[in-house]
Amino acid sequence: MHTAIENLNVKDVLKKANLKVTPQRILILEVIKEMGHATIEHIYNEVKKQYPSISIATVYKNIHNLYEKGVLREINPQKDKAFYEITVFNHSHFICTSCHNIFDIEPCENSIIQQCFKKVPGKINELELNVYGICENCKP
Amino acid sequence: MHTAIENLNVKDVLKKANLKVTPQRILILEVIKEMGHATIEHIYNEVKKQYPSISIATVYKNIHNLYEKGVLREINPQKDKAFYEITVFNHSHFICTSCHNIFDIEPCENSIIQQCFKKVPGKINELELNVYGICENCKP
DNA sequence: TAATCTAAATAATAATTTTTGTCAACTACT
DNA sequence: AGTAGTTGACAAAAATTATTATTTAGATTA
Repeated sequence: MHTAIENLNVKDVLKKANLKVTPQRILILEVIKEMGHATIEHIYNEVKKQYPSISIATVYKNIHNLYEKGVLREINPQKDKAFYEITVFNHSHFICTSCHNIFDIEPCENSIIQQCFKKVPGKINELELNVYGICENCKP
Repeated sequence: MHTAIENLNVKDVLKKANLKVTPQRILILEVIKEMGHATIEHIYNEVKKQYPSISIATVYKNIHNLYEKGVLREINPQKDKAFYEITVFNHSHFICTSCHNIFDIEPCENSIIQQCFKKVPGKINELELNVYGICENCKP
């Protein structure tokens, strides 16, 4: 069983990743957890509301560290800034090309999707699947 | 039937896209065609060899225009710069996490992959699928 | 076919934005 | 209390976009 995102304790996450539990890091993770998917700019602006003295470099450095530790994952929509999310088990993204919102979607097992490929020039470790379309809210 | 990339005439591509056929554009597309997948830096450096007076801004502008016209597509590997490729029918990418090479792979029909999703919050127009792993050359 | 015209494209450069590096001061945790 | 890791402030570098005078592709005309 995998931890649902709502129950996730950011302090525990930091401890498990061998990173010191600082107020800046707690806030950064809380913001990402709250927003679901956030750009550096989103994160910086939100964190600053609660912690005005934070430096943008601190945000960059922490996002980088958290990514390296596997706590965060990167979403790269076409022609858009990178978004970050807390790493959770096997899911993909539906990206609305109208409102640019990102929705988590649950695909079938990776193992099944892997069978969709004829020839692959190596050993697959990970799949990244982004689906583009028009979301329910934006459709006419 | 879809045009194979080797037979693609870049001048025709530009004309179809309603863009003037300039030597800079021809070279940019030739470089991308030759390399398969190229970053802005790759493109600029290669084009400069044959056309030393080209400006980096010209490369950015043209990549942007060609993307807008649908001639190019963007590949965004995790924590790496964007690569550009000439748009070709339905294919995905195998990205080697060791050598960072990008290989084109042919997945099954999009329609089948679309069935892999349980609930999708809208109408799907496009799929973007990146597969990460270790390529044949890099495996031990 | 050659000369002319015009909107679009280019080069050069400046300006802006984004990201990373440096380092003294501070702090989480041993 | 001690120490390695972290932060904030700032500088520096890298990436991207904007500006503008000049040039050019391609249509138009003669």
